[in-house]
Amino acid sequence: MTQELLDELPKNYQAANYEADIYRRWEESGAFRPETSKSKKTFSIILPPPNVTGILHLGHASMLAYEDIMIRYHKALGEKVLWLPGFDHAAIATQNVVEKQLAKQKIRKEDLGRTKFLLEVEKFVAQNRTTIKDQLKSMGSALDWDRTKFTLDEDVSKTVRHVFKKMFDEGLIYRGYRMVNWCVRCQSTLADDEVEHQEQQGKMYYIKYGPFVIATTRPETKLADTGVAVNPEDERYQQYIGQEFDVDLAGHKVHIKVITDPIVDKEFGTGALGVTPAHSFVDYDLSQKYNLPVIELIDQFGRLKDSGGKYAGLKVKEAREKFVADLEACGQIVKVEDYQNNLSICYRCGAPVEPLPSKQWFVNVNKKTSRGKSLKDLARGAVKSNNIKIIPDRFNKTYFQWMDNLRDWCISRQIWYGHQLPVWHKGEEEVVVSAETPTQVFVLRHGLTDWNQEDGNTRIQGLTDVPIDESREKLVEELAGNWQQPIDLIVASPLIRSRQTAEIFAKYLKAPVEIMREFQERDYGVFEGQSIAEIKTKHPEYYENKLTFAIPEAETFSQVQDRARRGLEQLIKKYPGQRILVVTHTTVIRSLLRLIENPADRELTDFYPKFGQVWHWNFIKENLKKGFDLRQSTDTLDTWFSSSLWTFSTLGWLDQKKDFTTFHPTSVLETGYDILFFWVARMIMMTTYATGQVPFRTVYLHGLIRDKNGQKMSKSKGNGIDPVEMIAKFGADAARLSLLANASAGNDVKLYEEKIAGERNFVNKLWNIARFIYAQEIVPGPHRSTWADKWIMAELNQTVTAVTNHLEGYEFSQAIEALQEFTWKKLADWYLEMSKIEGGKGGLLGQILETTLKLWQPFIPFVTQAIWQHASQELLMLQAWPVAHRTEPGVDQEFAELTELVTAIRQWRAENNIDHKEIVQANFVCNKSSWLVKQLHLVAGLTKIQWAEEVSGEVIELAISQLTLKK
RNA sequence: GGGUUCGUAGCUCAGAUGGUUAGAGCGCUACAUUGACAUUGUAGAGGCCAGAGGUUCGAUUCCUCUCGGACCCACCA
Repeated sequence: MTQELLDELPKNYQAANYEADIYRRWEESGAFRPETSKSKKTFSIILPPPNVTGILHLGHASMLAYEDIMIRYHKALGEKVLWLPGFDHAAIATQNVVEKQLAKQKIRKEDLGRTKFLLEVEKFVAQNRTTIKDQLKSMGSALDWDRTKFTLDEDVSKTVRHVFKKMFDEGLIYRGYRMVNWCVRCQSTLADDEVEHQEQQGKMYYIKYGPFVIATTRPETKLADTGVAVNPEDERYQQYIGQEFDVDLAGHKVHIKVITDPIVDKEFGTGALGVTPAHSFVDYDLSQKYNLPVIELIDQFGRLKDSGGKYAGLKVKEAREKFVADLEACGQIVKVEDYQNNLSICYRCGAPVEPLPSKQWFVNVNKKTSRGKSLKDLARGAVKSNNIKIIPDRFNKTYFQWMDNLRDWCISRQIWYGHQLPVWHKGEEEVVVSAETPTQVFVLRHGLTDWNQEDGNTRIQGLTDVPIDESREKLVEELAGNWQQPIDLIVASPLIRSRQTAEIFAKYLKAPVEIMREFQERDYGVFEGQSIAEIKTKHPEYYENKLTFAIPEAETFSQVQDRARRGLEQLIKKYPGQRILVVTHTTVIRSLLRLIENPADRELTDFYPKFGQVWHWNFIKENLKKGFDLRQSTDTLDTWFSSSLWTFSTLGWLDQKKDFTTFHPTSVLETGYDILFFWVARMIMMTTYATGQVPFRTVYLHGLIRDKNGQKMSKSKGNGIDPVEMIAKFGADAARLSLLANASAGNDVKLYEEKIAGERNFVNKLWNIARFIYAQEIVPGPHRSTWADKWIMAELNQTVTAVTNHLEGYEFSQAIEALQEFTWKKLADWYLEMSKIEGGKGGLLGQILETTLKLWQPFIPFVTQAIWQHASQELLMLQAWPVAHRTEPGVDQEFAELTELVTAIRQWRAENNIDHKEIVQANFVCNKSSWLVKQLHLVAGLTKIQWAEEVSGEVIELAISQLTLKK
């Protein structure tokens, strides 16, 4: 390895030529899997799942960089390391994106209907997942792709339903009529922390209001006032307390009661607060406290209801303008002031959020759970007891403050995409909750003539879900009791859930049960138990996309359909004209529906299995008369509900899978501080409750990436850096370094092109250090260790210690700094130059490079591997982490004095404008004359230093006494 | 209203449980360069560590206040 190799390696490192190949090599080798280690010691991180909405952004990029460093470091330590990737369906966000796309084609989601719309969403998601996955890979992330999870995967969903039911049974989840935040655009509720506040210039209106003047920024809500609140100590209003008034507001009559509450600020406005219980959180609380009626005024579209009198039907803003004009005309506006207040807006779409009362599902955070404490207290305890450590620790305070103020969490959303609530309604009110997916029950009839149309086709006559739990028997009894026509035969799929349901029906219907294999569903859409390798080869497209409705190896839809067709044909042939109750599964029904030619059913044939239950309600209501009114709630769960279970739902907690027992609690949760509340706090709360374990031991919160001026990067401002472009231009390694260098936990990082270029330059420097070292001859045999050798080894060992300590302490930026200092300033600038003079250092340089690469590998995995593979077939990432050796003490100090001398000489040259070809003679004085040559001939720049002899011993004082030009 | 955080070189930021000469990168100036690397090297300029008090032998570091930014939470109608 000498000159030829040098010629072989390009002068500059071109990242793009190496990265894809190297990543493929890693992945194919299985190095990303925990199984490469036999160690008992484990380390695990669950990747905060990126939304399937779009593309990689810088937040993802820095998250990946931090986590990959930890993962690779712990792998190098030999631990059993898991980094589990996943994707979040991000309910509202995803739905919004798809809605916008459709809007471009002038299609509203209501035009499509829920089922077809969800198909569109699923298509969009499948496309995006491949893109995002490739982007995650492009950062070099050592993720175990074989364990990829999606929040809508069946096993994850099952955990979601299970926890929901557990909480429902304990009374921790309840349904109630309460004030909620309503996004008028998304047509859904939002949790308290999903509402953002934006300062806006508004107006404060002072309105004559019976005997009062009240101040308000939202006059239109006064149409639904039922009270006036004053401070109990306010002398001005004492005579009115407890009285009731009819107030005329420009012709609109409201009846109010005067109440007192210390919450009212005497100084604010006029000290009299008009109470609108239905559209303000404070007012609602007051109304509950003092028994004021609640008049709903604003509807879900942001329009006034009939209670708004002549303003009914107007949008809030229009109503306000009109009402104010009317008040003005009646002389009821006392004054109008400019006023700055906060407008509530939706964090996903930016549309205004209206507080309004609604019947929704809530998590009670204050009720005592089966673990003896409330969710709040469990969450507080986990951090207080130090079972979870938050870095930086100042976020402890933020965390506790948020927890202390936490109110019940509204978890039901009125959007279509997501986990449907595992709740069944019977009629209008009754609620059944089941964690299990339901058995589908329907009645099939061939040659039907007595129903709706006079056709002789086979058709489905009724369809419903039967939840699988203790409520099943009761429901079946009721269903069967409601049947007015006899059932001749019950046909069931052989799977146990269906068989059980069929048996219960048989008891009440007195009909025989026949099992039909043709109506079985075989692992359709289930990932469990399949060989990854098989999936990869047989169904690459499924493997890549992992579509939720068709997971590999399990049957494809057409396979199910073929079989179901055979079953249907047999049935029709064997039992013509009979009424048959079929108990089976979603996919089978879906395929049967496609087979049955009937216009009334055709609408159903597009329905989508994952969300199959949703259309039953309309279908049943419109088309079926008897006994089928059991329907699943159409609401979906807050996406953060499923996310809050993520550390354990991904590891197989429900079935106590080995991954769960091995890797949970996970070691570190690494994410941006901006989702401390949304996600981190809720994970702590829910995981501690559900599993009795903390979700993770350490929380590392990184700062947000901003532009050079500290502004948030955004598309509209055009100040964003696209990580994909950044990687293409500078390489993933440089991108990683630029995101981490000069960053500290919890503090924002500014990113700009010069910074990335700087790191690219470093990567190239390392490349050339390697080029130089590889070109050195390796001279066999033992070598004397020179002063320079001892020094560089001491520096290297100090660096090993420093980097290790920094990594243990989550000080990533400082680790990088230490490594760069060593690599560039010590190794390249000094030692390599000295090695040119001393010569014969091929072997030692090789060792130094090896250790250096091992230290750098977690940070810049691509270039280090690219260098490494010129010398070794093995993968660098599987090499053991370096251990610091003992070195001779004091060498570094001595060496520092030498570098000072050299620098002094160079400075003298520079100041005196000495041409580099000139030879400088330097005379030194030294009180330890025994070891240092008195005269050192230094020629030109550093590259030509002459090391007169090996130096040992102790330098106490060393100084240049004279510098002259040597003739 | 409560809370957090920042103010260190022209720019972006480190740092020290209080202790010699306060660091890095970029930028700037001068010089060099056919030998691993111009994605380079060498040398240099540039800081009252926001301001004012206090604690201390000693403060850029700890405390208080002021000024100036950023952020989070909250029921100012």
